[in-house]
Amino acid sequence: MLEHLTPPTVFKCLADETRTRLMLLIAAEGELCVCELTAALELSQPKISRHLAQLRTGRLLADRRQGQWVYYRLHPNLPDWVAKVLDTTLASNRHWLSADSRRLQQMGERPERNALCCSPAAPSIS
Amino acid sequence: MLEHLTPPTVFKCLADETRTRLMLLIAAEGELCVCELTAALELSQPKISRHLAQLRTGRLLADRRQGQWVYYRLHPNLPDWVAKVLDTTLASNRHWLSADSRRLQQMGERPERNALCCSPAAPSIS
DNA sequence: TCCATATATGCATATTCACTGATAGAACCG
DNA sequence: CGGTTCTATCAGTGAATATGCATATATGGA
Repeated sequence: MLEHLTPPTVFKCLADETRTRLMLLIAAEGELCVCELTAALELSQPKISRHLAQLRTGRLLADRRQGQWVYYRLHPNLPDWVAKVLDTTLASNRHWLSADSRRLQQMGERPERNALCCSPAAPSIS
Repeated sequence: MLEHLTPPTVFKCLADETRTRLMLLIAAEGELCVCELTAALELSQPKISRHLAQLRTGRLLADRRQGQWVYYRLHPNLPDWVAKVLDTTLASNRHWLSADSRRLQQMGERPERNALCCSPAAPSIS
């Protein structure tokens, strides 16, 4: 059922600029909703949503609905090596991500997430 | 000139099963020639060669001709984070690569590489 | 219920990408 | 030089993938 995440499968998920930015930004911030990601990357909502769906299907991200917002975070069952790859990539490429990070910080009216977001047993939609 | 290797660029290079196997096998073995890689992966020579060319163009691999053989190794100027990503991936996926490794070990008449192969100042074609 | 906001998806199109088969180039050996 | 081996590339084709636009779905509030 839950088939193994092989290296090429994972790299295919990351082989797109939008998806790489989404993954690294989420890895850096912990949990972000679609509207925050749309603002940070300055891309259309359908485009962001489609790429997030792909990352969710690929088991790299998990999502959680809270009210009108859907928050995305790294998948709780992400293999260690994948998390490590993301950490390594992020650590050496913060400059590459800096414009996105800045736009996220400067974004007004960011929806506040409640305690659920940090609960270890947070319910997942997918 | 030598443009920076961004995360999506690197991941695009790895987003193919053949290329991932090539990269991990080379990362594990140090240096391999095209005929060894062809035997290990059991794929056609043009297919292997075309993927190697792509990895060479992407600055992930460097090549060196010795007689009739062309040896491929990790690019000497590979960014640290990329080398680390490869190490991490390899360390947790040796089983995934095991069939290729086995076929390589069992291959008869492997061309012997001379001292040039381990020289720190080995000449590069690309 | 009606409307506004947030998110997801269907469809048509454009582009990228990989594969096969044939062939070209390079080095070695007789 | 002629033949053999090893490697690279070209041309044509088909499949996978990304995008834009429109629209559907879901939630919350008046």
